[in-house]
Amino acid sequence: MNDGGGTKIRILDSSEKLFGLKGFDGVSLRDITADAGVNLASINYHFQTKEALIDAVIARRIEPVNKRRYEMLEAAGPEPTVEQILEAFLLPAIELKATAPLGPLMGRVMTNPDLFVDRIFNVYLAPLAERFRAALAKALPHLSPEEVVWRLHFTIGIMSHQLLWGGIIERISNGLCSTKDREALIRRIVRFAAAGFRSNEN
Amino acid sequence: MNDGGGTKIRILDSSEKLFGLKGFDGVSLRDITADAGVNLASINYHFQTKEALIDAVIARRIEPVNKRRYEMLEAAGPEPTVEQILEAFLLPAIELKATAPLGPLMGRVMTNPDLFVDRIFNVYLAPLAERFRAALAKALPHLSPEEVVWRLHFTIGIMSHQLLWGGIIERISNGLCSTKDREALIRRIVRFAAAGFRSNEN
DNA sequence: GTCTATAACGGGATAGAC
DNA sequence: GTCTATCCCGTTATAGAC
Repeated sequence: MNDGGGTKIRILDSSEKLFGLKGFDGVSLRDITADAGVNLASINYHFQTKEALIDAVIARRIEPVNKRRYEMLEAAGPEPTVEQILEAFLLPAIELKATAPLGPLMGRVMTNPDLFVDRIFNVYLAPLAERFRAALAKALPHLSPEEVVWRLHFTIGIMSHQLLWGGIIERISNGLCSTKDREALIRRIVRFAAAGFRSNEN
Repeated sequence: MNDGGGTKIRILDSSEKLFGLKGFDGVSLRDITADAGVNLASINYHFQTKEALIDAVIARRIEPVNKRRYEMLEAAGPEPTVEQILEAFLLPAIELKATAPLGPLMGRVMTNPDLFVDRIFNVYLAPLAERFRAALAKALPHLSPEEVVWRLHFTIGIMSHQLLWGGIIERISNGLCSTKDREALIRRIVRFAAAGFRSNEN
């Protein structure tokens, strides 16, 4: 069944694809081994449990994405604009979705019942959100601290929805809108969110 | 076990609560009957299958919400402002979450793998989105048709995220932000999204 | 490291008495 | 309409040969 090369990687790749398409509860280990062309027991050998497999699948992608977010924010200098901050936050995630074989995995992570709150939120999202919140607060000194958090929360919502249902806009719009042009997509989101952040009242 | 009153309603109420908390795949029929204090077989008697139960749970809430959305849009007259349109779209859903015992059920619906695409999207969301898209296009004549759809898509993302993870902002902000004041919440979202919609470039 | 076989369990659904 | 008891299936996980 197995050609001998990279069983562990193949399990991760298939898991990523299927979890993205069907959700974590919606994919059995048998679905994964069938897609990957490996044996059922090999998952237990390499990852012990399904839960640990899920964590490994997520960590493999989210860590480089967050690293790139911090790098882009640093690269924008000590006084980044709202647009630069938002792009640093959004671009790495949107690009990943387009290039890796993950389907809407990241969106799935953001919208999964227990997983998100208990394991992802504290480890990956809370420190990230705090860093970007601070940058946005500095770039928007007239905005109340409370309102900065709210607007970041709204922006995260836009991102999650795009990661999860990016393709659906082609159906909503009867083909008028396309997600092919990633640069244009990111520009659109940044423009929309930046205008929201700059809105006057508190 | 059962006191004789309203078994069907109690099943719907418990299902709504638990599905909201744990997702559709994460809740078994046994979980529901335990919470509702009814017999396992009564679910099959009243709803035949789990899938039909899920549909019934959703329909019970989404239909009045959409009805109210259309009514609020009508009530705003023939030339509603962007803010009026957005409020008509957002308020009924946000209010429902706060008043019904459903937890984040509607958010769950919006982010569930198959359910959304195959059953909810065509029946409930597509006609609604088309009606509000047309209203927004009329209120924003300088915006390209394509951009209107994109920005509505972003707004739906904000709403879904709020419906699903509304409470998390209190943790992100260490208690600074609160979702208690629903009117203020709706105003915040409307203001943010309206500014995004009014952003100049196409 | 990889496989077969199977254990142990929980799931949805149903039969049939009351 | 409501209950008990049960069927049958798919699930995760593991034991043990190779």
